[in-house]
Amino acid sequence: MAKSPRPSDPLSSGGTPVPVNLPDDKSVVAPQPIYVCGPTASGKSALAVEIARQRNGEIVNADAYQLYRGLEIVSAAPSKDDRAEIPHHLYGVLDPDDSADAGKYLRLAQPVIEEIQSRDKTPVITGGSGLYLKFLTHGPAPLPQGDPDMRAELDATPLSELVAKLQELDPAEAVRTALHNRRYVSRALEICLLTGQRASELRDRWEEKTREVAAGLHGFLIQLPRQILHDRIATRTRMMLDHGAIDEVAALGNASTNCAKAIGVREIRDFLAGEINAATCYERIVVATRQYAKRQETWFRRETWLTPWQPGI
RNA sequence: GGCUCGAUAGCUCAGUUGGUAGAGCAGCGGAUUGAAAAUCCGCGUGUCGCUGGUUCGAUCCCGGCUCGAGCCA
Repeated sequence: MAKSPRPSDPLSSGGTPVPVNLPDDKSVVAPQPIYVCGPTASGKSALAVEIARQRNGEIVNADAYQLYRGLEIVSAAPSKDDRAEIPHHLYGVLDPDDSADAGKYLRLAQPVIEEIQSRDKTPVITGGSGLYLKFLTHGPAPLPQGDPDMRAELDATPLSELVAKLQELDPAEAVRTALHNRRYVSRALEICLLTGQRASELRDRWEEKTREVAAGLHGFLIQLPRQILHDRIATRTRMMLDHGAIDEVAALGNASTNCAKAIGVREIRDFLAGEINAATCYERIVVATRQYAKRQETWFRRETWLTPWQPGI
């Protein structure tokens, strides 16, 4: 068997083994999406391309930051070479100044996925943003979109006041909310204030509906030993910094939009401002990326419908 | 060569007026339905550099040694 030539990506483990247990449901009319999940730097893109090759697929991004234009290097978006062979969707479709959230992502992705299916191709949905993926797989709860003005107001209010207000408006939600987590308290309160209804009731309705959704889903969860993942993160960070990440962030300017929160952007901005040296910048990106990868693993562990997949190392 | 200071968790350090020790960071675990690469929560046994001595008891006091930093030659 001839090995197909592969782009020389030092991060790919060379000749990615072919998944053996792809779901085989030829009875289904529209090709069902295949999800490729896993922590950052685990090789999702390479596996997705491999699956797309075999299944007549097209790749759909499910990564919150690869959505943005001008963030390709820092967000480790698939390269031009990768994208040449297989059609890739939803990469670099947002302007750096655009805001994004899981609902917006869902509205973006759903039509793209349906369009791919209408051409009898398999959507291969690839990305590491757990919440965005969850919207795709389980649908949105009937909750209002975030409101920037209200958030600005809530952000300016002491947490203790937010908690007291939530306990007053929706005691049931207050019990379920991590009250030391300002983000979650704000969001719960925002829902109540925006809708005039109880967040707890709206959420209950959704949870009942989604209970059995996972049955029809299939996808893969890439699992790598922690040490190997850490090595890959270090290597990738080095490559990013040596191949344009700094120029990319400089070109973003100082806009404090969504993508200012991306790992790499924060650290490189500090470096460009002269606050930290190059070694510290590198080290901070590596550490932040490792921590992110760990959070992703925690998230995906709960998605038990995913089939674990260990690449041959 | 002499003197001074330091040596405690993976790292940076605190501390014990002698009763075997604790912070930050890292790491590990967890939560997470419209900011998610975000946000938040939980987890601290380590020959207290080595070696003698004093003591009921030494990481702490005393001697020697090793290593590091600084000063004087």
